[in-house]
Amino acid sequence: MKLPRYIEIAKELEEKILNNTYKKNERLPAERILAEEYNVTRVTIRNAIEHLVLKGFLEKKVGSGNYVKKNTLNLNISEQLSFSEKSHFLKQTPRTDVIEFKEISGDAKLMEIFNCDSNEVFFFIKRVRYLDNTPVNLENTYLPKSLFPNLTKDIMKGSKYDFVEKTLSIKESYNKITPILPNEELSQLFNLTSCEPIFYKTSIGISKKDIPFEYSELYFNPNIYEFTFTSKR
Amino acid sequence: MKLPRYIEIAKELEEKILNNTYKKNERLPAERILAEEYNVTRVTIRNAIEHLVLKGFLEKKVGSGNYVKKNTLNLNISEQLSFSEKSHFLKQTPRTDVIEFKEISGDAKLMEIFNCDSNEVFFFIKRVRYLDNTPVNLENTYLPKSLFPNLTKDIMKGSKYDFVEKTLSIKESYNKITPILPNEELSQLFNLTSCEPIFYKTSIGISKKDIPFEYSELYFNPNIYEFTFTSKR
DNA sequence: AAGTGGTCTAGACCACCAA
DNA sequence: TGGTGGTCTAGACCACTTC
Repeated sequence: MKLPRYIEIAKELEEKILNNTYKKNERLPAERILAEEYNVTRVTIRNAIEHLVLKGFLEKKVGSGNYVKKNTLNLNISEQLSFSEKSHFLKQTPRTDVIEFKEISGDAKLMEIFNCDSNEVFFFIKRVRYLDNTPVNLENTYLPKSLFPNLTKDIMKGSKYDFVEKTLSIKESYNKITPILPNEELSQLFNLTSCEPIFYKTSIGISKKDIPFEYSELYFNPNIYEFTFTSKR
Repeated sequence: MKLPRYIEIAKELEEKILNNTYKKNERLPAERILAEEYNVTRVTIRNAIEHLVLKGFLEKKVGSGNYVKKNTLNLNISEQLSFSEKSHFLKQTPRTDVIEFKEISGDAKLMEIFNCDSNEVFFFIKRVRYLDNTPVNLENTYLPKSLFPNLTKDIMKGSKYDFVEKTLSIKESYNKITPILPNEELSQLFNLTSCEPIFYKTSIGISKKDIPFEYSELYFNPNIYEFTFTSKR
């Protein structure tokens, strides 16, 4: 599995941001300098930097330089960051609790998503993620047992995608965000006082063989997550 | 105001998509072909195409080609498209109603956003946008009178940004999306039956001189807008 | 096997920002 | 004014799909 050079460089730069070699709000070395350092052209460096801008690590300033984004307390729903990556960036301690782990048969919705009949069995896993003991989100995951026969509760205490990628290659996922009113369980978990709506994201994971391998529902704690973005021009 | 060549090319390609020279789901000419047609290198064509992918007009398929995205009925909140652009793409007739147009004095929130005292006067404009007579969103705009002394109700029936850009250059805008429960006015306007939450976006516009020139609030009709995205890898 | 987009080299000139 | 990112040229090889 040979990764493009610009992805490798992006990972090395990310590591240097995480371990504070490049500090918050500081300017990165100029693109021409980095190109020399890594023995590539500026195009390759610019690809790596663009990658990190999309991940929310860097910010560009024309005529000035590329800067390490200052730490935002809130998590941003639109960023494509894994939970553990973000918590490392925020210097907070992550924890995942598996609330429920059971086998279920598919309802109409699952049968449609996974294009299967009613004999298919699914793992249903309900998890809550914490940062420094504050619940940040609640996730329901549905995984077909036929694809992941060896799944256990212990595995789901760790990274779901690390496990999934031992079995198959992920191609992409289809996501949809909807505003919903939290039920009693969510209100209590997130300590919501009034009747305030929250963000809810559904996600269908597709493997490189074009087979759906996952359906998940994610509920965001509105006190932690916000959804902001800056648009230019 | 000389635009980069890739932006010019993106506009020409967009025009060809809108007037059906390149049809829905059809493949665009290969990047090498386009490069020859426009007398530029492939890098420039790729920049133009990337631009149109971000605007939601095109879709890439490795080893196959770049395709015109099929028409989606719903508007997508995450796309950076202007209202008139999107309605043209959807082949629906847009209309803007100015519901309210008045002068107000700033409250604490406006005074903080615009960094001004209580003497500053603002235009408050409430508008509803329609596609084929279906209300798609409701917008409240706050503009400082000192910046736009000549603003009239008639002007606001047209494009807000066309007007603003006659006075100043826009640098960027800060946006935040929140889920809220609609009030009675919104429920009736969007014909919402139950107690369903909707998306609400606030936006602060900043000029190239780093002066805030606009604050706006946008309420989305949940029957029209959806918020979906595909993430790779 | 031919054609496609993905990545990359080795340069160049420009507009913008800071000192 | 010197340095920065933004844009662009004119090529090349690769991995992938199948026009």
